Amino acid sequence: MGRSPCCEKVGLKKGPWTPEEDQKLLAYIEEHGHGSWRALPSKAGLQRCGKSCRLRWTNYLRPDIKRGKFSLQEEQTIIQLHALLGNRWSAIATHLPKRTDNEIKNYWNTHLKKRLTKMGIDPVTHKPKNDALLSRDGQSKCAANLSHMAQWESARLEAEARLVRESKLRSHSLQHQLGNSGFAPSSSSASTSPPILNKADAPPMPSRSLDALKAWNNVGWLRSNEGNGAGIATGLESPTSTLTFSENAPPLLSSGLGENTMPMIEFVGTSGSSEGAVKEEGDQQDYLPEYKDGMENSMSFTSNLHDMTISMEGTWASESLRTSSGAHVPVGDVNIAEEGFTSLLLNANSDDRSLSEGGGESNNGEVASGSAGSDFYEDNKNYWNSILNLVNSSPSDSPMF
DNA sequence: AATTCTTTCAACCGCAACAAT
DNA sequence: TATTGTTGCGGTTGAAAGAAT
Repeated sequence: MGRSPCCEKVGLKKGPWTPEEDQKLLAYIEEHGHGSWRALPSKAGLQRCGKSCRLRWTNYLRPDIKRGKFSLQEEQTIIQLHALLGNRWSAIATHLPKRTDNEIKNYWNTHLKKRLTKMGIDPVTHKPKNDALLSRDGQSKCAANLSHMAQWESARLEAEARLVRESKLRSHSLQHQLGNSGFAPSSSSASTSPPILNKADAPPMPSRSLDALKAWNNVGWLRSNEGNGAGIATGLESPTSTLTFSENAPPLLSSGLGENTMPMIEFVGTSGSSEGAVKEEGDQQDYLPEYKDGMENSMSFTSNLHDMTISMEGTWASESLRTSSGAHVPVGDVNIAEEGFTSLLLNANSDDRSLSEGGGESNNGEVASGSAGSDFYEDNKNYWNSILNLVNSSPSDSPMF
């Protein structure tokens, strides 16, 4: 079944590369370029398969590779992008100049993942494993609520990423259909990646992705503060939560969305069952299956929803996110947990100490932290701002979206 | 010093997407 | 349209290095 591995040919070497082999490969590529990887080994006098040569070049020999320890900034970028993109290492790598996807993947698996786990954060969902950390009633209740919202947020981010990626591709192809000769397709050599809109080529139009993310921030906490019936906050009170991004967005969204159309997404979750579904209305039904798959992956959290029902007796918006001082934590900013833990992770050299201070019982049992309402809000704003900045500064050829 | 255990990371494998025919 | 070839990606493996006993 399938094709046989490329290295099964007799006489082809496998395993670690010798300095001599490196030298041959390097010399050949410097002189001729790699051309067809399949043909390269024989031309370069290497007893390797083309795939092995390509890997050696892209992960090790390429001159624009930085090796060595990851900086704090790089770690932060990886964690944030992983929260946003999941295991899409190549996409993450485009935001870390001179780092390869393989290196990032290894670093994640050997360092960051372990550190997150050690700190009680699920490295897959980037949410705290709350009940293991927090025991007191108030704490576990708040943590459970935050966790639930973080899960919704995680699912939303997945959807958002897909939506925006599709939108970009769509707008790109639309430009070609319109016959606008001013926009040439990015001719990125032999890449088989889908055409990516080049910043240089693109008209100066606002990015939908940013709008969407910004809109979420706006909508989320504005609505929760309003306490009206349509928003996320109240939606979560019911067994079925609905988040709608509509082209008929209300005026309050005008800062982010006023002039731009937003495809309508209806995110219908059923907190009492293990099923979730995403509906989208408008012009983008065609990617729904994939989109839905992603959502379902992201919604794997439903398995532990029963943990939360214990603490979900009150109303979600009005009770669960109220701090001890009575201030409301914006519901749209539920990733305060993530930011808190991310900061903790990055700032802490001693994991144990961080654990006890960050998630422990040193704050007299207060829910979240006593005066943390505004701090959490600010921190979380910073968290999303930093992600937005990352997105904003995406390389033009980034496959991120 | 010898042995065992753990960690790291380069390299491999299989699959999917895309291009060429 | 079907088939074949090429490339890129993400998951996994295993040898080497380092730490612990």
